[in-house]
Amino acid sequence: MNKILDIISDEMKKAFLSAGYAEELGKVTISNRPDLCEYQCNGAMAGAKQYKKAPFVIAQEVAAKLENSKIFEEVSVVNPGFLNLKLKSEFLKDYLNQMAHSPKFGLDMPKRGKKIIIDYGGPNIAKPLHVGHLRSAIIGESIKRIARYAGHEVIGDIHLGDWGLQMGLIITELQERYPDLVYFDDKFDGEYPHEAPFTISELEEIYPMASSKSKEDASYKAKAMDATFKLQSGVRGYRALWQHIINVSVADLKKNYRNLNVEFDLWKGESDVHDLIPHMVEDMKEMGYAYVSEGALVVDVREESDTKEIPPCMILKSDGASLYNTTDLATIKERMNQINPDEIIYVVDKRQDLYFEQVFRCARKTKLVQPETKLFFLGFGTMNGKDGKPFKTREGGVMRLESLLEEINEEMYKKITENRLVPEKEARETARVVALSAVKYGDLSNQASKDYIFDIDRFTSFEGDTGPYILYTIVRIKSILTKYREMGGSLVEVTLQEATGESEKNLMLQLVGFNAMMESAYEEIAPHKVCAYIYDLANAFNHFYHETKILTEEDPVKKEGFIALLVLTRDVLETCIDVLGFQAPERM
RNA sequence: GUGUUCGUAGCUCAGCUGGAUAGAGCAACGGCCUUCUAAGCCGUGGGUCGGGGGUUCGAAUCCCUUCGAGCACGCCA
Repeated sequence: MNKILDIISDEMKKAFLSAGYAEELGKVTISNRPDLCEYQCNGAMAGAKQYKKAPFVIAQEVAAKLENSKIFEEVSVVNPGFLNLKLKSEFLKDYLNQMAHSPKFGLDMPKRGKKIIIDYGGPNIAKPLHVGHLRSAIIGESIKRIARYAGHEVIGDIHLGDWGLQMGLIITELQERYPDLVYFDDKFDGEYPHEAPFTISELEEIYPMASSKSKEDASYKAKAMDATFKLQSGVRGYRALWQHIINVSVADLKKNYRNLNVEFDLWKGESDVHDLIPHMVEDMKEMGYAYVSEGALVVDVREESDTKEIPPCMILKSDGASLYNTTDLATIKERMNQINPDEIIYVVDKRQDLYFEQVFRCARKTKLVQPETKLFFLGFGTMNGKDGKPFKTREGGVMRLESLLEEINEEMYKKITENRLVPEKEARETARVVALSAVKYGDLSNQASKDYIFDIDRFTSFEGDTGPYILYTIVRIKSILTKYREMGGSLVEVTLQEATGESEKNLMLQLVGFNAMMESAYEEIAPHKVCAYIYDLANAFNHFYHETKILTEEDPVKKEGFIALLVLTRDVLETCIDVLGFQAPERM
């Protein structure tokens, strides 16, 4: 279904054409002066020079062609040559009814959906999630959902850090503590136990300890490197132990991501591509791309158009070991082989921008990807504390994600139970749902690429432009609809009526902009546009709500029209928050 | 040093593919609950869009320059 702006623009273009002007001039945009008009066209001013005519005159000629328009109720010409437009209520109503009965509110689907991999999350095995993982999860999940809604096949891959020295460190520490475990017995050839010999809390405690030990104690570090080597070369017991670490850790990660309403389609990790590396490196050497520089194996990725020096992409360290680049390149290779996506989007801290530029160029140059495969780096900014510096706990440490969420849940619970009686279980559940909206909306309403200030006090105050405000609006609508049903009304066979009041028409005008918003949120990979849209929509609704008595409306047709408008508003809002990755409760 | 991102109200942010009087929220002040959830609604005050130059009929938006801040710049991830 055509977007409203396209329909209006077409009408305007026809008018420009029949008045003797270029049709491109007829582009219509949403008014930036809502007090004067609903939509506007600035084409007369743009064309003034070309036609050597006063813009006001051009606008008048165009306006004359629109006198009998079925779309415009009013076309006025204002100095120096603005064409100010108001829609006929009937046209608006018809468009909305069509929207309400079309799949996805009439959003146009692509002829052929793209296959897109989104690489986000990026947690490390055996290390708890901390606030640094929050943005990747929230943003990645949202763009995954937006792209899916826009009609594309999207695969979310968590890309676990499950392979390097960190694994050797953990294994070494386990050996220190439990030297008698069968995994360390070279002669053991039976079946290893199914139960892991440790818990997630023990794992989380082991890693930092092992890490600091290795920094102080060279022999400990040597052991860890040896353990890493044994693991990577496939020593049975080490592999079995490693698998336990993975299992325990992944189970915990899944629980944590579920709490965030984040879901991955693939749980691939660095280990999955380990075996591809030697061959990939050989190919790069054979094809003459990779060469030794300062002891390390590198691929040049400079380009003519560079305005700065781009260092080569490193493939192997001078000790012959692989590194982050190597696994990332191998991962690209594997993804191309197994999935062959049109596009891979990386949702990663923006500080890795240059690094990914190197990797992408290297992947292109060494032909790991097709020339038409799009590799996109979506860098997000740092989550700062109130002081504008990277977010820390009060003690200055890294804050665990769980603690952060608990803190916010608790604040929310207090708020909910403050002045009313709510059953404990419902209060806890509502607190969780609303808290998640606060965190996610707080993050997503900022442009992803910018740093933003994570202010717990602000996010838990729930006033103004926040997730809870959006939820509150939805809950209000649901509440009315529930009562309407209880009064015997049906929500299915309702039809929108022409707007009679200003706030009602404004709400309709907001709704009608859904398709264009969603399209640009997808194209620009910009969840914050969805946030901005639903904030405006919620405002428009609350304004309408305030001046309209819905359930007590006496005219049944009018009342049904209101209900239809509410249903559509609710559906659009819920679709939008779903795409942002949170939900609304029934009551709050 | 090079590159890059950014600088908009006291604070947090929109707006940036050029348009009319630069918008929200918070904070401040003042109204609105016997009526569908006041986590709401309405109103008041608050700005030389870092500075300077340029392009244009028209610039927060595009270009140049300057000041200030963040970040990145070969063996970490």
